[in-house]
Amino acid sequence: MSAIVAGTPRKTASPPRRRILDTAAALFYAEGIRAVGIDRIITEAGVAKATFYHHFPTKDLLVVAYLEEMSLQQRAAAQALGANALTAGERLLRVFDVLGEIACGPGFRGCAFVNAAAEYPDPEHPVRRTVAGHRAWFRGLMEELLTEMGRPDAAVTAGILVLLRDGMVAGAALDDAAEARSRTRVAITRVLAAPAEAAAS
Amino acid sequence: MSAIVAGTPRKTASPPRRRILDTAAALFYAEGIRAVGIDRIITEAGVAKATFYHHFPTKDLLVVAYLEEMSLQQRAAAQALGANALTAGERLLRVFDVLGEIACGPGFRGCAFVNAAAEYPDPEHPVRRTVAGHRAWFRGLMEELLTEMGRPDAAVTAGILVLLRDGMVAGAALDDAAEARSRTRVAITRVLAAPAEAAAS
DNA sequence: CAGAGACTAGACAGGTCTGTCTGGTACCGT
DNA sequence: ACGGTACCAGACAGACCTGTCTAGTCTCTG
Repeated sequence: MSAIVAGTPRKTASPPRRRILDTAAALFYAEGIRAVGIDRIITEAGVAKATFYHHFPTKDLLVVAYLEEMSLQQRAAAQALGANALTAGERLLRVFDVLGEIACGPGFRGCAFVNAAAEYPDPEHPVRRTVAGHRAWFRGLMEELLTEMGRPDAAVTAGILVLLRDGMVAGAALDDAAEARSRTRVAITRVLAAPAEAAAS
Repeated sequence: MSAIVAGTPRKTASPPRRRILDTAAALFYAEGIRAVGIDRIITEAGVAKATFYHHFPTKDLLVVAYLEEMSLQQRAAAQALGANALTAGERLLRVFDVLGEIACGPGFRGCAFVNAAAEYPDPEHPVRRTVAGHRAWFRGLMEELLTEMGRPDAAVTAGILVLLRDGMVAGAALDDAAEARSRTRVAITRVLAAPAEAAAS
C-alpha cells in the first residue's frame, strides 16, 4: 500500500518542483519577472525556501526553466496539430488559428518570450538565449511548412510570418485581441497570395 | 544683463528636469524600468534627491513622462516626414524606412512602449494608458495615409501595418535587425499589392 | 533688502529583494 | 536498522528599493 501506486509520478517530476514551476509560470507571465519575488512564489506554491533553492539555486535558473517549459509546450502543441492528415498549408493556418484563439482568451498578456526579453537587456544572458532558441524554432517551423507547400521563397515568407505572429500577439495584448486576430488572418491571406516574385537579394 | 538672455531656455525646461528626463529615458530604455532605481538616475543626472522628487513626486510619474516625451518625439518626426511634397504612399513607406533605420542602429532594444507594457500588467495604469494613446496615434496615422491613398479598406490595412510595425521592432530587437527590416519591406509590398477585396465584416 | 523657490548634499525610515543557514521530520533503498 | 535525500518552517544577512526629511546655498523678484 505504501508502495508506488500505479500512476503516481514521482521520479521525473516531484510535486514540489512542479508546484514551484507552475506557480512561477503563472506569476511571471501575469505580472512580469522582476515584479515577482521568490518569497511570493514559495508561499503560493506551499513550499519551503530551502526546497526552492534546492531545485533552483538561482532565480534566473527558474526563469530559464519557466521559458524552457513554455517552449516545450508550444512545440508539443504544434506537433500535435500536424498529427492529423492535413496539408502543409492547412497546418500553417491552424497554427495561427490556435494562437489567435489563445490570444483572445482571458489572461492573455502577450508573448512570454518577448516580455521576458524586455526585462533582460543582455543578449548573451541565458534567458535571452532561451528566447532566441524558441524564436529560431518557430521560424524553422514556418519555413518547413512553406517549403512543403512548394514555395520557392520559403525563407522570406517565413520571416514575414514571424513578423505577423509577433505583431498579432503584441496587438492582442495591447489593443483589441479579436481585431488583431482577424487582421492577421487577412494579412496572411494577402502575403501568401503574392506570387513569389522578385525576392530582393 | 541679468535679465533673460535671448535663447536661454529657463522657463519651460529647467536644466535639472531635462537632465533627469534624459537620463531616465536612456536608462529605462536600455535596461528596463524596474531594473533602474531612482538613486541611479539622480546620480547619473547629477541631481539632488529632493530636486528629483520636486519634479517627479513618484517614479511612475517619471515613467509616464518618459513615455509621453518619447511619443511626442515620434509624432514630431512623423510630421516632419510629411512636410515635403510627397504623396501619401511615399510618406507611408518613408515612415517604415526611418523606423527600420532606427531599428538597425546600435542600442536598439525594441519598442519602448511594448517593453514598458510588459512591466505594467494593469491596463488601467497610467503607464498603460500612455502606451495605448501612442498606439492609437500610430494606427490613426496609418489609416489616414491609406485613406489619402484612396484605399477603401484603410481600416483593415492600417491594422495590418500596425502588426507589421510591431513585428519588425520585435524581430529587430530579438533576431536579425537587417533581416526584419527587409522582410517588412517585402511584406508591405505584398499587403498593399492586394486588391482591397472582400473585407470580412 | 527681504523673501520665495529651485537647487545641493546626504541621513534616515520602512519595506522588499535574493540567497544562506539552522533544525527538525519523513520516507527511501539497502 | 541506517544513512541519504527530499521536504518543511522560519530566522537571518546584506543589499537595494522608494520616498521623506533636515539643513543650507544660490538666484531671481518685488
